Amino acid sequence: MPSPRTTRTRILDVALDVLGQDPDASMADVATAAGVVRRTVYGHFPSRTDLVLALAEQAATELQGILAEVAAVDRAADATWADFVAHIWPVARRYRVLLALRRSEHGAGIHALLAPVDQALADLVRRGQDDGTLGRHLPALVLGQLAYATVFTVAETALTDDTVTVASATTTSLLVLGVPTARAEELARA
Amino acid sequence: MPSPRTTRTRILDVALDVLGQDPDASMADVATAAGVVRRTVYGHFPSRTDLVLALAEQAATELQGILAEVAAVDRAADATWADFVAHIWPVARRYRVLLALRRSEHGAGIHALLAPVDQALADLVRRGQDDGTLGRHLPALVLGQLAYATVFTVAETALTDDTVTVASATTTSLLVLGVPTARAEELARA
DNA sequence: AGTCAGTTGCACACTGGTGTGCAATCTAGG
DNA sequence: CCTAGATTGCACACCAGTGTGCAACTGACT
Repeated sequence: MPSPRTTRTRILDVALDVLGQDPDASMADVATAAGVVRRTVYGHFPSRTDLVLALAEQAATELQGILAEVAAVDRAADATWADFVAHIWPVARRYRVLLALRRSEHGAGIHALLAPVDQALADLVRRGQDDGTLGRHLPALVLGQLAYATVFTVAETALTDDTVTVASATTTSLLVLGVPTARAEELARA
Repeated sequence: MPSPRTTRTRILDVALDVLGQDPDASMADVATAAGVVRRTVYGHFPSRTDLVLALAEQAATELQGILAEVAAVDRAADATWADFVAHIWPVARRYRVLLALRRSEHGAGIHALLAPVDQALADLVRRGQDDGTLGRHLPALVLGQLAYATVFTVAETALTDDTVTVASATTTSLLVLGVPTARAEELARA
């Protein structure tokens, strides 16, 4: 019998993928994907909402960690962003939830959990707008979200089209952020 | 008693909004929004799937019309795109369905209906890539979808933030397409 | 006045998902 | 070896949404 912590973690882990793919996936879907019985999931998460919120919280924590890590290095904001994309790319699907869950029925409850991430993202963008490396065509908060979403849209097509790579995602999201083409491609190569 | 055509049209019309907002909205939701009883909706569309497909078809037809219209004028591809955004902006929410429905359970059936739009979009982008006005950082098909999605993401924030306008959406989507900042802003002003 | 299509209101069967209860079964750790 | 916590396997009640059947009503058009 696996330790409780392990099981709970695996459920959370798997749910990050499953619900990231389809925000309306059932508890049964999550359970079988986690190699566990439905009843067990309810043992750890009394209701579907609890699971979803726990999920949002975990994703938020992980992402904030990554954002803090890349922001710790002293460099231009556009370079920080490129590094951020490189960090999330290998496990891009894990962090898709943030986009998927917002559009779910729990939208309201989720927002609070994700607010810190939104802020961190916006802070980075704002820094770039202040030092002139990023554009001002949209408010920092919106621009951050948009660039984030762009990465995942590209990541998705990369699943079926192998000419699409991290570099594509980096370049494209940098363009959204208002970085000049030449500079964007240079950063994407690194 | 309204003519059948009128009722059917209104249901379709309203459903374009309702399902655009929430792809999982119920038949009852659509019915009440259309000022009609649930049973009536089933009179026109035997199943939910029929309604959704009819919807996709209508949206596809309308969009193809607009795309053909803006493409008829002889000018650079980036200018055509800017004009396209200007055309769909006033009723942006109507055309959100294309994005919302793809992610729904009917995804498969929908794709066929939307393929022509995807093609038209890709054709425009490809033309721009050939004459050098648009970037080559992504395949034309992907880039078209992405720029399209960008318009709606921006449109959504415009609902609550009135500093965000058509110009913002035009500029941003042009940046995604790889248009230089100066040129993008110039086109957005027109 | 009579007809006919469209609409309404209500009842119904069915499905799939949620959440709970409880007894039986594991299995790691003392 | 024994126990306590975790997991399993059913059972169940419940709800929301889908799709159908049918009789009654409405109003336009002849």
